[in-house]
Amino acid sequence: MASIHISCTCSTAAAAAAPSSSLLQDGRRRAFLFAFFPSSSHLPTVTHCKRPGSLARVSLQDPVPQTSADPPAESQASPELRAAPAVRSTIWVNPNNPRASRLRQQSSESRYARLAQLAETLDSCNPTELEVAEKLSVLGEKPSEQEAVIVLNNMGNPETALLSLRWFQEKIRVKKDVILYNVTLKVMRKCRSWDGAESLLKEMLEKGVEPDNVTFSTIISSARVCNLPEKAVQWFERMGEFDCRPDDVTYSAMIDAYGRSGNVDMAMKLYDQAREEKRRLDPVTFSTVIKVYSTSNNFDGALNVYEEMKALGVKPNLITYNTLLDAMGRAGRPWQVKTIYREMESNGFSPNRATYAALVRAYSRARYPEDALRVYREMKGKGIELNVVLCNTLLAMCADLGYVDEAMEIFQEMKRSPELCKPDSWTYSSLITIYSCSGQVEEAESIFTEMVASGFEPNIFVLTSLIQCYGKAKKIDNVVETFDRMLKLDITPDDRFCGCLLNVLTEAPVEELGKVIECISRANPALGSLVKQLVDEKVEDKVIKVQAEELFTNIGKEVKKAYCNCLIDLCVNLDMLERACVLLDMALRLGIYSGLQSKSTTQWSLHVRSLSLGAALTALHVWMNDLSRALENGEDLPPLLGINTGHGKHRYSEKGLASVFESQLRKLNAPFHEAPDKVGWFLTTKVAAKPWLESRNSPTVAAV
DNA sequence: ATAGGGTTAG
Repeated sequence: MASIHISCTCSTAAAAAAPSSSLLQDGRRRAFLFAFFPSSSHLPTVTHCKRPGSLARVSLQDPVPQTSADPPAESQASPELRAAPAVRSTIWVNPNNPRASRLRQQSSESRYARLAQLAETLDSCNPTELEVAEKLSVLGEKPSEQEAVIVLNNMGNPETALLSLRWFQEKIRVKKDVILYNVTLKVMRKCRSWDGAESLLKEMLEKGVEPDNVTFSTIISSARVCNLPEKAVQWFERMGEFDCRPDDVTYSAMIDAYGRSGNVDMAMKLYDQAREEKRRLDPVTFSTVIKVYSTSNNFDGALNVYEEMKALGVKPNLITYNTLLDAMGRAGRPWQVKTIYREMESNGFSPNRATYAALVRAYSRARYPEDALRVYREMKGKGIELNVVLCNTLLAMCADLGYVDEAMEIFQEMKRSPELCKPDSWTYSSLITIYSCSGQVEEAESIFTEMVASGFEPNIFVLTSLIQCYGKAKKIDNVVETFDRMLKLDITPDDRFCGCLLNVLTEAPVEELGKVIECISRANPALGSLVKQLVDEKVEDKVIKVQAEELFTNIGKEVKKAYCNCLIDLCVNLDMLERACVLLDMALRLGIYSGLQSKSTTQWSLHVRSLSLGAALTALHVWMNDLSRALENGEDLPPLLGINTGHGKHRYSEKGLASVFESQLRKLNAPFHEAPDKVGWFLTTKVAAKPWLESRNSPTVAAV
């Protein structure tokens, strides 16, 4: 049996970077806009004069004309709320004159500002009837309903809002009491007071105030922000009792509520219902549905909605695009992100912060470093600040791909804008991983020191990274020391951390395996005992088989493959290939690995892309045995045989998997050759493979 | 901004 020694080195895999996309240049966007608005600078800036040609009396002391049909109440408010300051005279202005609308706008703005100011005052005053009434008295005895709406809408204190509502109800005898209730419901939602919202709604019903669609959409979205989806459903289902038929806004709110509560089927049912009832849905509803599909990982569904929306002639807006870009990013489909982004730009939209955030996330997650870093630099260039999550996302990508310099550039930038992007323990963890991958132990240690000096307690992530680093550098004593430190900090090792120890095990010199195994035993006794048996030649393979199967059915799904990779690597390192095969077989039976072999009429293939080096070589060994057996059984081979090692973007293989395979295939005298036109493939023909497999079958030639 | 729904993540 030939020995295969595995050394997991983390190299820079920058060469594997995807080609950068071509963002549309600004010029093209401008050209597009120009085609639609060739003389946009000549567009009139004043458009809201309703009666052109007529002379209207515009007095700055008059209340702003109300939009409702109600006759304006005689103003009795105190002058400082009614009038703009320092302008006392009544003037006559032609409404066609831009000055008129400007003055009117100014007056409306300052009036709004005063009412918003009043809301702020009410927010911070004592929640007593007396004090609230005192603050509100500046509105006079007969405030308008509009004033009430503006004040309440700007409030954020549920107690004083309720008292203000009472005051307004006292002063204003309006038929449409529902509006004041609705706007107060919004305050309850703003401060996430479900009880406040629901009791207000119940009060409405008791007093016989008819709720409307606005009431229901507000209560539904309140339930949503309060994480009470069942309440949203409950009220939604009661709409019929009040002769309310949900309109598009209510549907949209409810689709969102169902989506967030994980009831995708109901969300989609409502969407279909809304589509049947409504001739036209607006982009918000579509964005909501795209989001629902996206969060339930139905990414094709999300794309379909987008296509449907376009087919129905509804123009996507920026939020639609942002939602969709984010969905495709979550789906891990950076190519679709590019297509959609191009489409977005060609439709005249410029990216905003959320767009950029979606792009950074998408490209970072997909490990498209050129694109991710280009977007990052574009944001920096435009002065759009990133936040710590986005920066950390970029750093995690850099850590995976070994982009040391770029990571340092981002880290320095983060330190320069601490108010937005203050490095956190996540940041430090990525940096330690980066240095650990490039084998820079001292740099990793100094980052660790800097982190502690910045006031962060070492957490499990950071310590995992640090142990990884020491493992790569074969500093096993430091691994043990760090492990002890972790236990002293009362941190309980998790599955991932044990995976890290297993990884160290595959890198440690044989004479130091015992030290690492000791740590593993303390972190996870079951795993420790399996490893102890695994490295013991005296233990029989069938015992290993039983023990391993028991362990693997009981550990977390997300670490199964990683554990398997490590254990198989360990066996291969110790020249126990049969034992590695036992583990591989178990992994296939438990579905931990799948699709390793495939057969079509023209080609049989071996796929080792998600395997570690040892596991991949073990799979190769098994495949070749299978091929030999097929020949022995008189089966005919297809014209082509292929091995797919992948293009080396993932953590384990990098460029390593392909190059190890190349030398291993040479060692075996196997006639496979790297395909010049298919990256990551080794190919051979039936004609070349047959004699080789036959010679391999002769008993004098050892197995792999 | 003037009663209701939608882009926040590792």
